Amino acid sequence: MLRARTEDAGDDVPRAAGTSRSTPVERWFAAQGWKIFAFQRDTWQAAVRGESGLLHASTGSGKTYAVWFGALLHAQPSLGQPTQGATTNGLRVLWITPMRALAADTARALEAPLNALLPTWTIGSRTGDTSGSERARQLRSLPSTLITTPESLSLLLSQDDAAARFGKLDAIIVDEWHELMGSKRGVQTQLALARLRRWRPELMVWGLSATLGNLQQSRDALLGAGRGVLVQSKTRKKIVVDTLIPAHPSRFAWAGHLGLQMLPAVAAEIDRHASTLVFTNTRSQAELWYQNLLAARPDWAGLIALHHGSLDREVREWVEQGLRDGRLKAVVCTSSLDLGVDFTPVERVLQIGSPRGVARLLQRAGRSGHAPGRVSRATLVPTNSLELVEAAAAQDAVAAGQVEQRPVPEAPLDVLVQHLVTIALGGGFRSQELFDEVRTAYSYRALRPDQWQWALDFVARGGQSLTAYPEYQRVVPDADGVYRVPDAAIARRHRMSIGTIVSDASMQVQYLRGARIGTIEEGFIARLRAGDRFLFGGRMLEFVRVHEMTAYVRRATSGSGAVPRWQGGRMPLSSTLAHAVLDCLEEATHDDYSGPEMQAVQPLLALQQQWSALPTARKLVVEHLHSREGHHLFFYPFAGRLVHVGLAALISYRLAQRRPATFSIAVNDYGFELLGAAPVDLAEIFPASDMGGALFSSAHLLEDVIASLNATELTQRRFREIARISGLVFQGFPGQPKSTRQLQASASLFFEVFRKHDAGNLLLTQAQTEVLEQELELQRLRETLEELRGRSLHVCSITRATPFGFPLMVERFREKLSTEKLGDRVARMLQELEKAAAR
DNA sequence: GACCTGCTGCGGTGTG
Repeated sequence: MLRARTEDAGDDVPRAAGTSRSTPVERWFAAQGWKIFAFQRDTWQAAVRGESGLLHASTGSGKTYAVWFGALLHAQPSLGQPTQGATTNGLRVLWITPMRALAADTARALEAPLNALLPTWTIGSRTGDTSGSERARQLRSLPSTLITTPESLSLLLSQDDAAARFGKLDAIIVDEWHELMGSKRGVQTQLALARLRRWRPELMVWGLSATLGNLQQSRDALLGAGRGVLVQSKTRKKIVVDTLIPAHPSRFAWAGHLGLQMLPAVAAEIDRHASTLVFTNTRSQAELWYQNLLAARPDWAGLIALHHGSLDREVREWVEQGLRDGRLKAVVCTSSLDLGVDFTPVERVLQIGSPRGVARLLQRAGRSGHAPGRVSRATLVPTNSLELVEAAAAQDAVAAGQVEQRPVPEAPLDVLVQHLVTIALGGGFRSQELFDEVRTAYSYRALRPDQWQWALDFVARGGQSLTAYPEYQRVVPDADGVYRVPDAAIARRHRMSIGTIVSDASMQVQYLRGARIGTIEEGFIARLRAGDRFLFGGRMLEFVRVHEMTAYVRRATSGSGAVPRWQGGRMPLSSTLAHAVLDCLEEATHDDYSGPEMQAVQPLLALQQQWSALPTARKLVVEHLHSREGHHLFFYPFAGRLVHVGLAALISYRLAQRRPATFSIAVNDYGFELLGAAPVDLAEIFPASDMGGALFSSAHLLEDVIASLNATELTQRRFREIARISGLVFQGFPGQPKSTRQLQASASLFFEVFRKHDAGNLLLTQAQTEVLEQELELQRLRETLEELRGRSLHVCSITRATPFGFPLMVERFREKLSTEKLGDRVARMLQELEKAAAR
């Protein structure tokens, strides 16, 4: 197959503006020297008709103005007429953004047309950054357009005169909806919209999205099932994706993810362009790359910078401003710059290591050429040989327009519980009315009355087990059956806990002199002793002491040190990208190596084929190796590391049931390894009559998965988040945060109490469901098993680790699974499962 | 032949 390198340019013809019959909006575009695209016109015309919708177009294609004019025309159809536009009283348009940092930028963008066409309107923003005096002023009178976050919107809804405040609202625009829709923040937004729609049934709602596979569902989640129009730009933004090929592919690393071998090539690439973003997958990787780039090019001091989520706000803002001004030649960053601020000067995007998913690659590519008509360019920098295949696959997927779906959370009760208290504060509610309203939110469309009753009971009485504690009787009905919050302390505590983002406690890191550098997790700091060195914020630091939740450091004079390891997410290779990889491998089995990436990796794949076989979408490869360590079994299902964790545990559990055994497990995104001491009988494991069918059976999947992993521990960890969101655990006052240990202790206390005395607690059930769905990707595991049963099986014995097996052997993660303990676990977990099933 | 994996996002009080 010939590898196409760019997305097709479509036929979304821009139309000339400025003709005699043109409208004020068209004249405004013409005055800027901008063309109008059909999707923009479609959008505002739909808005003029009062229709809600979702506008889907690439990053940097000009969506903002399309919906903004739509909202303005909807509110003031005679826009730009001198006779119109008397001062508005109160809020007309609400603009929701997922990031504070976007608020100011957005306000600037929206202001320009307003000054020309509707000068009587005002714009303001309200986020956590908004000053106290500005907040107070806004509460006296809101601007006609308010830019805010989902959290700040909920806070507004928690005020007792909220209904009056939103009484004139005409339109809501939710920016970057694709970022919100898959998370609990999106659900929180859905609930807020349900509330506002009830006050203003004619309310127009528009979402803006990019890089997303499930458009219909995205629209449904925002507007309600089957409602609203879907406007898609026919022009796909031109995106060029290519790869930096290692100079000596034959000597390129088989394993590893840091990729510093590619440093000279990356430096040369940075050199050739005015401004480059270097994306990495982890914060520690960003630190190391920054440090090494600087060591290689000392003349770049002050011209290159570092940006990730643990660095201090001020540092990050300085870097962002530098990008905007075009002052910085390169910034090494993590997902912290995925979204957000429009850095028009950025010419090039480099992605070190696997992009993990097509959507993420597109999102990052879109940071360059960020203006209508300009080309976005991303260059993949592989960190090991097999990532060359991934690079080829990513290009294929981009060219084919395959983008991942984002699943919408299904009825999370912790978010609902929080919402109930918010609404009880925001004027109060009657049970039946609010139930009906909540069910108009997509995620709760199937909420059952008994679940509703449980949630209501939980906030009214603390559920079954907390009735004795007044602080958990958070809402109380008055004589008319209106539920309100009875106590100012509860109200305060609730407002301070609004939101669904739960992060681990971390410590401030600052110089003895006082300048703040950023935050690092307690766990890392706890292991340091005075004098230890570590790399952070692009500098080698020496740890001095901890005082009041702050770690004090000084610049280290020389030497090397540890790099902090933050406990981050473990984003697996997406299904879309994994399948594209299997397709590339399929081509390779037919000696079809097109494109520089596949050519570079060809010797390695040939070796894999010679020693074993290439796994493809039609062939599952299993290798057996006898080494000094013991007996290894390598499987290559290509289902992403989370699924492989579950799958490896499941297979070893099923093998151990046939014949007692203990296995060590290693996983990566491509496959997994089981290592045992006892000899392996391949004929017994894969009998000719069955070829693995029983091993990959989906029967008793749930039971086997729960039995094979320590699900209780996973569930308990998950419950911490739920306890915070549902308001069980208070995070503490700002500036005096509780340590992780305190929070953990109280969350696990609730977990134990509920398990013993309130087994029907639906938050426990939710924790278990979230573990299965999100941490083990049970659905994908199920699909994988089905796929595996459909693949032909290639089992072979090898004498040394193959190119695919080698990275698994060096994978440091080892999970011991002993048959002895397994018996106890099985009994315990099955008991719990039966209890759960009986409910 | 040899590896330095683990992201992001927001919000908030009271007292002097």
